[in-house]
Amino acid sequence: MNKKTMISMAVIRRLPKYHRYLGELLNNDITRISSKELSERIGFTASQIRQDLNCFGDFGQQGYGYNVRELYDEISKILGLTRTYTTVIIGAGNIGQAVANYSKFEKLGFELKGIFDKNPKLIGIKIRDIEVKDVDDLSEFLEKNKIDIGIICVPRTQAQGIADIFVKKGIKAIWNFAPTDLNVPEDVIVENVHLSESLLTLSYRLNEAKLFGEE
Amino acid sequence: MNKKTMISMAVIRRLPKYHRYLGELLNNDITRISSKELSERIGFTASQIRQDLNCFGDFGQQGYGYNVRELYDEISKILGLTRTYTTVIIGAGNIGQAVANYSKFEKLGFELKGIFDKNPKLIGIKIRDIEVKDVDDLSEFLEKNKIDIGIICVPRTQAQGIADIFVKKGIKAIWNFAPTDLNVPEDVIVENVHLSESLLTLSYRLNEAKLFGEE
DNA sequence: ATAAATATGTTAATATATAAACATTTATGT
DNA sequence: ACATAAATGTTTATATATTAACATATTTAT
Repeated sequence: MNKKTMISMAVIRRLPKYHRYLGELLNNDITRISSKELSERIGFTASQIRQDLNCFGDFGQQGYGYNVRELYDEISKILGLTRTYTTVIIGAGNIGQAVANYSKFEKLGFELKGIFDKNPKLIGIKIRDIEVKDVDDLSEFLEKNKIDIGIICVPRTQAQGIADIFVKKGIKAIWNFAPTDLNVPEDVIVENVHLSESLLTLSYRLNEAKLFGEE
Repeated sequence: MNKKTMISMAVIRRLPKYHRYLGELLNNDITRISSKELSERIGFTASQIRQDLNCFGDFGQQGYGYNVRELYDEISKILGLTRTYTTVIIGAGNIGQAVANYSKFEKLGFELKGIFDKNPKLIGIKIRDIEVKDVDDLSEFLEKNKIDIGIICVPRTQAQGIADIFVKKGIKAIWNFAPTDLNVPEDVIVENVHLSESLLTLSYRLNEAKLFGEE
């Protein structure tokens, strides 16, 4: 039974993992799977899997389990992967180029429409057949091209300025790789990738034993 | 009062953010801060901030608040930033190079000791004065050099193989950029950076309204 | 010097997330 | 065809995380 209530972030963040594991099952020609089997592979409890999926519909069948293809398609739909998205990357440095070259995103339906930078040395070079443009031309570009997702790969100090341009030009989703928190209106979605935070979490855990043990 | 109990991941993942915000306060020559003020900047509740910090010690003073410098140093210590870490990157492609060139990590004490790849076109090139070595020489390198953190930037299919080498050679912390879950013993820490999952979360949220609204 | 304001660490209450239990349905095997 | 096993969706219980409340201590202002 569908629930119209808000889905929690905890559930949302598990969805891509379901999508990935189901894709692998498909590749291995496995046609059906139970929550118990999936549980053993993916590492969530079977109960959690059933509850998560039930937020969106009754995809399984008692006594049988889930049809892999069907469930994969449903989750693709839930994740919004049945359409394409246009994107721009601001910042053609290391991370910007890495993201631009990540071919997987294209396969998932994310089309890179433009790359911008302010460094004259980078403006004009080509990344995947896309010429890096001057960031001064970003506003005009966004007026002429409907862009769904803005990707910020500039240094911390310039990130908010880019975000402001995005917001002004009506972009509703920002993927932010700059190590800062962006200030945007409520209706704009920001997804952060904070590499330093990830690394510091790792170093914390590497030291945790010492932290409490040696006193 | 110190609590010897396990710190939850929810708390751990907030620590780097405290570190970042306190660093900014220091840069702005702010010497003291209350949980209330910090709350307004960082976006957590004041209550949560006090509880989080109290997992590790009594760093504040009633009526005064927290000394910024002192608290920053304490959190640095908690995060394990008072020592340096040696690292290797496996995979000199886009992401590997991006991580290698991220100068911030060096400032935080993460020293890149080696970069490895299996692509003959990449072996021999220099990234930040470090010559990319053949991944076949990785095991030997790890025997001769004490490495704290192994960074995996290879394609999905090769990631587990690299992780196995890491484990075999005694590495206890893995930073994994490959879009797969690694199988490692309990005493080895894995921190994942799954860019696709982050992007799919964004696309989900961008579509959430439509998902429930149009039926 | 005293009163009011500030702000902590800690305890209690609430909210959220996860796991277990269960009634019901379907599939499977004899 | 029938009994047993499998596995769902859902409800209930437990655990975890967050927020609010409060007693106590320090600072600041008069």
